[in-house]
Amino acid sequence: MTETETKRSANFIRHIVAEDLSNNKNNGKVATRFPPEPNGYLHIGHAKSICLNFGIAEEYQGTCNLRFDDTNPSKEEQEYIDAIKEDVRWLGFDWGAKEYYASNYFDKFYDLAVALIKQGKAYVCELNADQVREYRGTLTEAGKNSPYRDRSIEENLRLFSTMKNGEQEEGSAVLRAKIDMASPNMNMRDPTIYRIRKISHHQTGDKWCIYPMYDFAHCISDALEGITHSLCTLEFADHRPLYDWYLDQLDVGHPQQIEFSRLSLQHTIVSKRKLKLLVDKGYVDGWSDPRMPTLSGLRRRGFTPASIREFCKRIGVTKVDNSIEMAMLESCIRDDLGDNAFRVMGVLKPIKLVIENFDNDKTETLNAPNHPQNEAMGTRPLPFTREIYIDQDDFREEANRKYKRLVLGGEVRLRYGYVIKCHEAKKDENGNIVELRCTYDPETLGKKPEGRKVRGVIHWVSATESIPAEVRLYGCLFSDTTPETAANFEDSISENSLTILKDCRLESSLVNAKLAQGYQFEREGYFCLDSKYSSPEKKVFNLTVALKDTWSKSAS
RNA sequence: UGGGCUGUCGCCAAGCGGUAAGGCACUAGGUUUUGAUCCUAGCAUGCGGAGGUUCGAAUCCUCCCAGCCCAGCCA
Repeated sequence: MTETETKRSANFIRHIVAEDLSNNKNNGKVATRFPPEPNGYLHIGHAKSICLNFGIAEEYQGTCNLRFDDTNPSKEEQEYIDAIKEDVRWLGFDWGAKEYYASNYFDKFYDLAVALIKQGKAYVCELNADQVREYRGTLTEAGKNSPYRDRSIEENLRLFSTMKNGEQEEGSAVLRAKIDMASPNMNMRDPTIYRIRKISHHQTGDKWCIYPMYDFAHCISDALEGITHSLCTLEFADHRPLYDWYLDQLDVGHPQQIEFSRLSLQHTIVSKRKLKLLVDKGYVDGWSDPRMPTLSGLRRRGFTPASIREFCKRIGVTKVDNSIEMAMLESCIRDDLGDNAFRVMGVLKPIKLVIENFDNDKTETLNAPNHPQNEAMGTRPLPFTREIYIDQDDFREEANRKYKRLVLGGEVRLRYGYVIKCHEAKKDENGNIVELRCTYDPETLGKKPEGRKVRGVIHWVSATESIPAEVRLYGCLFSDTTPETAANFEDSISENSLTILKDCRLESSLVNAKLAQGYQFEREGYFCLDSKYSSPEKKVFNLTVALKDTWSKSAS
């Protein structure tokens, strides 16, 4: 690791960990965990947490547990568990031999709740949900004690076991911690420990009809696993006193909770609830829609694990509210694909071009490098024929000298091929250009023409030796910079975030295109095969990210 | 006159009392058979504001201002 890389990955949490290590706190061990609730797919915000937790474990020879925080079966599904595991693995992290589940500790949680009751620090409250809210008070007014707060330990024990045994109706009672109804911290006003939910759990089946709340389950799970540093997002800072309170009452160990700010990416949302709504309402093609900020969406879009890890490294970890520009993410994937994508040619909006002085039945095989800056990536044959396609945007009947493409009467180079000159633009009855008539200069292959300068270089494919393909172009799902803060984020969903081009032509080498391989369609952008819709019979490519385009930017 | 957290360049982010790193973006040049890449240069007399301490303050103190989070039997 170079000095700059070390510096870049340093952050306040790593400083704390390093400090603890130098003080031999936790016997010199570091243990973190990544604790997703399986109620949706992982997104780019989770990647930040994954890179932080697994990254710290790697850096300090510690461990990082993958733990499913599955204490609310009404929102969770096995499908999400499977998807989460796939995404974490894809991102490049290894959670070792076993995966953890909070639900594995349900017996232990129950015993500890009983222990709390026996200490006189928990009670069964039969106020209904509305009453609990009323009794809680407000941000500026203290709450008042529940009338059930001073039940005897024996009665609490008996009632709690009736809850456990299914003898209580859902909503009729909860177990609460006896802390302080006047605390300025709402989380300390006798928080709920257990609630009744008569539904089966994806891991434990019908064994339980009471389920622990996050605050109770999470700190204990951390403690039982010997977690040293429990990293979570800022909104849990107010929960830390409760995290500490539970662990102070129970002799199970005491990890340190540290909060950092969650990622916010401009023009998108990173809220599982809202992402699920996009899926459920059909705004997108499932969780892996290439426009989604989910890891599966980014994967299908053509992002590499390395590019996302690099992104997480670049954005850093702090406690400051942030709003990352999309340009940051795009820069990361361009850097990766710039090095690793194979260069190919694809014509997205084809217009036929006939080279009149080239034999009709001849195919000349040209040779093109797969990466002009990296010889090791080899070369490929490129068939050149009398009829080719170029992009509609690469021809104008007339243009000023700043236009570096083909114009009527002008010359341009065909990438990796010859210089051609255009003589005529054939039009249909509506005045649309349907065919370009050109001649080529046979002396210009790999050589500059003598005595003149060509305007520029354009990409092309053989009309007869190319393959048809569908290409999908993507824009932001939201036009708003911060759709997350919009009153109704559905209103800011962009109308035209997907453009499907059905009549594209790609160079023939792409018949062997592989999934998960990045391709640069020269002068256009980076593309990848779509894992859902592409087939050997019908290739479908997704735009990962366009090449930087300073020309169209300055023109507009 | 509830509590918690945060304010360093357009967006991120180092900095931890010795005189403002770096990245993204942007601007200007150079190379180029991708208007890409690459290279070179530029980009905060300034660190939310006002006072104070100090030889010296983004760093310490005081007051003020702004933003974010919290009243689920969600996580």
